[in-house]
Amino acid sequence: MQDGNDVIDQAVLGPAADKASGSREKGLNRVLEILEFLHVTQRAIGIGDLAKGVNAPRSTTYTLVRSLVDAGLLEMEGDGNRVYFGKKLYLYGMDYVRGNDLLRRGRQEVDNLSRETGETSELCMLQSGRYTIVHSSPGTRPFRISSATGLQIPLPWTASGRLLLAGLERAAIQDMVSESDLLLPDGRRLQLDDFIADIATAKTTGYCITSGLVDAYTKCLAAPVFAAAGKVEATMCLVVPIDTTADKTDELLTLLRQRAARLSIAG
Amino acid sequence: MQDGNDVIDQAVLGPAADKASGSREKGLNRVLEILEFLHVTQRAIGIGDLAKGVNAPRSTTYTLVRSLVDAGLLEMEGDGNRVYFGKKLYLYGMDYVRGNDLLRRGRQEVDNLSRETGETSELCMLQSGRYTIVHSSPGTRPFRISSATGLQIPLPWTASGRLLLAGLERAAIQDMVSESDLLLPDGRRLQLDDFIADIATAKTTGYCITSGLVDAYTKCLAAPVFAAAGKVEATMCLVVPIDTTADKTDELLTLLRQRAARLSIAG
DNA sequence: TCAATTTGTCTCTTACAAAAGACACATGTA
DNA sequence: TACATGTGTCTTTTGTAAGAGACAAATTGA
Repeated sequence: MQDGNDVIDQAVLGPAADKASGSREKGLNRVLEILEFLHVTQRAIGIGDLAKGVNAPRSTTYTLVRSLVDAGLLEMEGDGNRVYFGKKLYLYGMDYVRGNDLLRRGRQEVDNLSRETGETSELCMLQSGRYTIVHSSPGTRPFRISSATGLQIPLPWTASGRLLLAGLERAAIQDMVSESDLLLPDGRRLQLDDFIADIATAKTTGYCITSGLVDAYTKCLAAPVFAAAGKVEATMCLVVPIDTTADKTDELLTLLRQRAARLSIAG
Repeated sequence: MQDGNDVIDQAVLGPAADKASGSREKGLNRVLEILEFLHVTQRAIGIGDLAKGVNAPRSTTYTLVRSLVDAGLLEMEGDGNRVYFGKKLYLYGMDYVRGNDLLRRGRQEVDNLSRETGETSELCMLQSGRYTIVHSSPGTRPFRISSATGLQIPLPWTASGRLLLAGLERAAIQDMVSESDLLLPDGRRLQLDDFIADIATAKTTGYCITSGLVDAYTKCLAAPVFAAAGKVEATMCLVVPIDTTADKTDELLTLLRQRAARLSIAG
């Protein structure tokens, strides 16, 4: 543990982690934490470090990892010391895609949209109360707008976040947003009331544009994808340079809204 | 439980399941069985049926499913009664793809190959000792050659199986193949020695062709993909009509072997 | 070369999760 | 109306899995 890994250790796992700290923990929960930890580190990791990372006893971690490797959910990496996700998880993931029309078609639409426009395009959803980039297609610009699939970003930082929360009660919104979520990357602090007002606006206009929220160089156009009953199930969005002309932006927005509508459940 | 679900119930989960039957079972193992069960049923299922399916107490199943749903590994289906795989599993699966060069490039090559040839093409690997179709691309023929991703087929039924076992000891091969695996779909019984001879042949020739093994209308061309150290890590294969001419078959085989070689680790 | 760490495997104890089963409430059907 | 079947949530009991700790072997590096 010579490098700076220890920094991420605690912060990463939601508030669920380390509750009573030191108390005995259900094996399944440990496993869920292990998976989540691997998801955020995004690379193979030694079992010892893993134990530290999820704050679990070494002996326990060894037995759990062995079970998971035997089951194929995890795999030992080349040198036989470190572990990462395994083929089984990939197969289960593909099962999910197959069973989920919206995701399957959404991936397709996003890929098309980014190919046609040349801009980065994303499909976003709420994932256990958090904003998640479910699929993204990079676009053709020379400078790469980074956006890893599965990345979780505070809802108030994004245009999609405003659409995904449309139709929720004030209380529900408040529950989903922590104080630190309202602190933007550039240091400004967003007022909860302003955020809720944004959400209401987005709901009525049927789209949302944010400029320079996540970073200073991009703006984000987002349009809602409706499930049955008019609930916002997902959003499609385009990430474009912040200096994109108003005309061009309008053009892209129209296209985006059209495609998002096509994804929505008819009726 | 009006339909014939009960038939699959026991047979599906490996020998690991129901060992002592009735004995107390580790929660994690129950979860692994649940995931595997959902994988083979390939659709959402009620919690009661799920409990029967994995042969677990109803109360236990309820609590485990709740944990998994909270964690996002499973999701409640529309009506709020049945469960299936959740977004989290999809995200973890994508993580696996990202961290796995071979799979990422292999999917690409398979898609290309089936587009260029018009034939069904697949990427296959060993998954905890079993043959698994990791990715498949359907081809353009009017009659659809079915081959679901994640499908597990006995090794002796396939051309890929013969390549994947190349270089293994006789004992190791014997361990991986059960008696029932040697019974082909058409009723014929394969001799273990013949199978092992096939494997040796495949190893030296560097490809394998089987005709009418899985079904009477197709033949399967397979070529090995090597990891470092000359180990067969995967295979690419083409599924073509059994009456494909020898010339055409040769042509396809050459192309297939070329692409598989390209996938292999250099050196 | 010899400490200092880390790794993987063990054993033993007890805190607690899995299981059994009872309950209230829906359905469907004779 | 009664009867069977399925669902979701409780309790209580007890078998055992999680955890602490010790160990040898491998790795580091001073």
